This record gives sequence, C-alpha cells and structure tokens, in this order.
Amino acid sequence: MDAFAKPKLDDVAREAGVSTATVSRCLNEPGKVTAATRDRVMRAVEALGYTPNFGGKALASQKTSTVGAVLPTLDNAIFARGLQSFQETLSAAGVTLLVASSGYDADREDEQIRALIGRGADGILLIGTARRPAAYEFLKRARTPYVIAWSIGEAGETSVGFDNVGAAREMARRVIAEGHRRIAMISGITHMNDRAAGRVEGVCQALREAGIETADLVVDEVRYAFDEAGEALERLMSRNDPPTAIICGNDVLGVGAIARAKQLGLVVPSDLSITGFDDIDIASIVEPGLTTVHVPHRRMGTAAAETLLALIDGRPVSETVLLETTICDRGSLGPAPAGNRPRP
Amino acid sequence: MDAFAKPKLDDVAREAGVSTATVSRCLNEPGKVTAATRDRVMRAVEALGYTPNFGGKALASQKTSTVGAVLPTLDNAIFARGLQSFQETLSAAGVTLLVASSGYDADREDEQIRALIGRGADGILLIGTARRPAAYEFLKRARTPYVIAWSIGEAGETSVGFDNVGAAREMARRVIAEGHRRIAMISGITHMNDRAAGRVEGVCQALREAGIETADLVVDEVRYAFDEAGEALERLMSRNDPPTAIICGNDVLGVGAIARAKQLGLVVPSDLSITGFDDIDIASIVEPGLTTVHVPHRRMGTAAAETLLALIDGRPVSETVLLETTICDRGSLGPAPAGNRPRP
DNA sequence: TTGTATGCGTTATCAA
DNA sequence: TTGATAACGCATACAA
Repeated sequence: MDAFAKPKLDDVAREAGVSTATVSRCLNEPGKVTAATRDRVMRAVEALGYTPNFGGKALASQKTSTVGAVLPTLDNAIFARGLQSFQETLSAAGVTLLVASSGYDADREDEQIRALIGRGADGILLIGTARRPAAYEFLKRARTPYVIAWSIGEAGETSVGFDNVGAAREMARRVIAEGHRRIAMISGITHMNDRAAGRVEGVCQALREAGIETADLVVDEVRYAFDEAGEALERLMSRNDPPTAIICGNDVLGVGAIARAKQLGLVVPSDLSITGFDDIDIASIVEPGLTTVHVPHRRMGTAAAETLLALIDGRPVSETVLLETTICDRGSLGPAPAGNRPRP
Repeated sequence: MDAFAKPKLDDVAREAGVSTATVSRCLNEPGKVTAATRDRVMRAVEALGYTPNFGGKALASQKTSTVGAVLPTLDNAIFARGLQSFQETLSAAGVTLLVASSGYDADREDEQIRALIGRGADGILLIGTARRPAAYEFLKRARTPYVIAWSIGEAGETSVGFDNVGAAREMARRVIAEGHRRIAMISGITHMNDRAAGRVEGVCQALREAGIETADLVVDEVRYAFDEAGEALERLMSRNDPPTAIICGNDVLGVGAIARAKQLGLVVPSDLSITGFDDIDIASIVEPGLTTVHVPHRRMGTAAAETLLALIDGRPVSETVLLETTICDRGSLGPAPAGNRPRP
C-alpha cells in the first residue's frame, strides 16, 4: 500500500488478514464478529488511521446519517440557540448536521435544499412556511422528510413551532391595555417570511379588536440589524403623529430601537414604549430590559430534532408540536404618556 | 422508470435519448457538448427534477467541493460575522460549507474534524491553534489542507488572523495610561484556547512594562455568557481591593459586565472602566458603548476562504495573513477615579 | 463466523 | 461530439 494514500477498507482488511466484508461488519455491526478478529481489525484500523470514505458509504448503504438545516441567517442570535439544541439532539443520535443559510432569499433557499438533498440528507429542517412550491416539489420527489420550525405549517406538514400571530396579538393587546393608541411597528421584511408577516397580522388583529383603525398602523420593514431598526425608529418618530409605542418584530429590532431612542433623548418607556419578540440574551442586557415574547428556543430545537429523527425512521409523529409562548416583562413597555406627544 | 424513485443520471439519459456520459458532461463541462443536445438534456433534467447524487459524484471524482469549519460555538455572535463572509466566498466558488461546533471541547473537536475528513471535506477551517496533536495527525494523514483563523499559527501552518497578545497588550496600555493600577480581567476559559490565553498574556505584558506586579492581576475565567460575566464582575467588585478597571476577554463578557455593573449602581466609566475585545454589534448597543478591540471579522472570513480554496487547488498561498486590529473608543474606558475606591 | 461477489450513481478514459 | 465501460470505496446477499 502506498504509504501516502488514504487507507481504504481494503488496506485495513489486508493489514488485519481478513476480508473487506469482515472489516465492514466490525465497524457497523460489531456484534456479528468474534472478539478476537474484532480486536485484530480494530488494531489495524487504529494503526492505519482509517476513516471510512463517506461517498462510498453513502453510495452503498443509500443513507447518510446526515440531516440538513436551512436557516435564513447565522448572522444574529435569533436561530443560534434553537440550532444548538437541534444539533445536540442529533449528535446524541449519531447524526451529523449540515447547516446552510439562505440569507432570507428564496432562490438561495431552493438551491440549498437541492444541495442538501443531493448530498443525501436523510431529512431537512426548514424555518417557517413561506417558500415557493418548487422547494416542496424537490422534497416530495426526493422523498426527503422535513420538519418546519418556528411556525406551524399547513395540514399534512410536520411542524414544531409556535403561534406567531397569536403571540403578537397578545403583545399588542398588552400595549393597547397600557393606553397606547398611536402604535407603530418595526418589522422584519415580510415578503416570503411568514413569521414576520404573522407578527404584523397579529398586531393588526389586536388593533381591530380594540376598534383602532388598522390603516393607521405604520409598519416600517427593515432587515434584521440594530442599525436598521435605529433608522426605522428615527423615521417613525419624525412623523407628524409619532407613535407612543413601537412593537418590534424581533429582539434585534427591539434592542436596536431602544438604543436609538435613548440616543435621541427619549426615555423608554415613559416617552416611548418598545417591545420585542424572541427573548434572546440581549433582551435582558439593554436598559430598560426589553419586554418581549419568550420563545422556548431550546425546547423547539430539541423537539424538531426528535420529530425529524422519528420521521426518518418511519416512526409515527404528531403532525404539529405547538409550543407555548409567554410574555416576558422587562420594563420597556409602560403606560401611554398622558396627553402630550413625545417628540425627539 | 419508477415515478416514485429519485431520478438518476441514467433516467435523464434515457429521457433525453443520449448516454449517461453526455448528461454528465452537460452538467459539468457544458462547453464540450453541442447546444442542441445540451438543450435536450437540460429539459430532461428539469422535467425529472434531477439532482446529482453526492455520494456517487464524490466517489467518482474524488472530490467533494465541500469544506468544513469547526467552530467553538454558534451560540454567540463572536464567530457569526466571520463565518458568514467565509461562507459567502466559498459559495461564490461553488463550494459548500459544512459547519460543526465543538462547544470549546477538545474531544469533540477531534471528533468533528474526523467526521469532516470522513465526509471528504476538501479543506477545513479551524479556530485558533490550541488543540491536541492527534487532530493535526488526522489532518496530515488525510492530506486535508486546513487554515487556522482568529490566531496566527506556528511556522508551517497556514493561518489568517491577528495578534491576540499584541492587541490585548495595547488595550491594557491604554487602560494603564488612564491611570488605572488596580486592574482585573474577566477572561474566557484559557485552557485549550490560545485566543483567550493570548489576551491574558498581552495584559500581563503591559502590566510588567508599567512596573505593575502581575501577581496582583486577578483573572476570573468564565464561559462566554452575559450572566457568567456578570457574576465574575460581582466577585471582583466584592474583593477587598476592587479593581478600577476590568479588561474583558471578549465583547460578550464586556457587555455582560457593563450590564451587571449598572445593576449594582456603579457608573461606567467614572466608577469603573470596562473594556472588551472583538467589536461585535452589541458593543455599540450598551450604554456606555463598549471600548473594545476591533477585529476585521469580514475580511478575516473572506481571506480565510480564499486561502483555503487556494490551498485546495494547490495554488501558492502566503503562510500567514496578519490582519490589523484597532482600538475602538466608545466610552466605557475612562480615567481612574482619583483616590477613593468604587464600592458597590 | 467469515469470505466472495455484486451493485450503488457518477466521472473519466478510450473508441467510435 | 458522443457512447461504452471501467473505476471509485463500501455494504450486503449469498455461499462456504
């Protein structure tokens, strides 16, 4: 054997004086081999530093022990915690996670899904429901099971998530209950993003319930970044009728909004109330703490992994796992200022 | 063809009335095929929703167009931005990124490296230099090129990073120049983490330069989390001789420390100065802004990707790409309080 | 319990 | 320009 080539099953077999089949069995079904030969084989594996070739293995066994996840972004903490527990659960089951990010772009998501299928991912984790039909066709065609997280999917789809609309509605009710009437939103881009869109919808529902004209609700859509939220806040506050409360589509936006509000000399919440959504770490770091919707990220990640693994093994799963969200009060939401409007 | 099976090259070939070789060429070297047949083949590909099988492809071509990255964590933003640009650069080159996280655990990192090699990663990105020899042996044995980022590696290793020691030293000099003498550190765990260790070392160097007894430097090592930093801060401030300045090993710790200091009623920086390292987004969100070491994350990610791609293609690379860091003044570092010690 | 032989889906070599 | 066919490394049905 060429000392400079990557060792193959064949090399191990020769070194141990057995057949390739035996080596393969040692590695995959150790029980079907006597302790003596297993010892010899393992020693050879060790000596040669053998690592199975993934391509060969995948080709022969028609499975990869791999699942993929396509996330909108890795750039902020929104998906980090959930992904971490997702991966921990998979890892415990001996399954490797492939992570891809789409940059909130439907085309790129299609590509990534195809790539993962091509790589033989046994299953795929997707975030939210909004994507083009083609993506679902690939999945169906390839018979690749998938789980939708962060949202509840339609009938026939397996999902592990929470009620984005309902949670946002509940938050908006709280805001209204504090006496706010001029309410604005800083939202993530809602196009092809059902979570962002659902949160806007939830707020609208609460406004209607309260008899507030939803046509008056100003929604400023921005990308998920502190600065973007800050600029949205400036735009909102420089209007003729600035809001007394701003409901943000997630915590990154909420924190960015609080920071900018303070820079503008506004006191949160006495001049202006601000709320978030997600409950990521920074929500409790800013001052005042961000009142936000707590999402059980870790439980969601774990449940998503368990569901996907079950789906892959053909075990029965409940179609939807609906997780509870709660509102976490930290101080950035307060009563509407009496009478006079806050001005920057 | 079974309408319910994943289409293979063979199915496409039949559909288009050509050989599998032609289909393969169409997909990989379109120039070597006439426009007419290419059209026919592409139509068939589209109609069948064909996706190449990764295993087969990897096996036959002996390459995967895949690189792996083993990060210490995905749970905070420290590596997010660098990883994002790393992946963008790869993606532009048609290379897929596999992300694995080790949880700052050397054993797990070994595992992950093996797994990536086994999956045929053409190259691997590693963070920092501290790991056990076995990891390097796997890499050598498998002839898998790798690039070290976030640090500068030893001679013979390719790395794209910055001078952790020098940058921390410079920051400590600034702190000393502000008149601080009782200085403490909140550091990440330094065991098997050369970045964290280097930053402590840099601070020690600056103290020695200034004739300050380094034995007096209290270093509180904690995991990378806001809360952990907060508790470390409490421990430090409840000592008999509380520091007037705390140098934090990274921004997560710095921000956590600022938040807790404020909760304790300390005014930053007049009672207590706090500095960070990394310059991630939240550094400019807290109040006061965190004075920190700016690390060019995006450039580092891009350069790491370019270097790794070059290595994979056998193109020449410069062994080390040393990026400049700068100190970013945001207000959390101020002059040492005159005389009286800050007390919580 | 172990070995032999075949096939997995693709690329690449060589002829046509 | 295209087609036939032999690898590629491994798992597995079947034989011993």
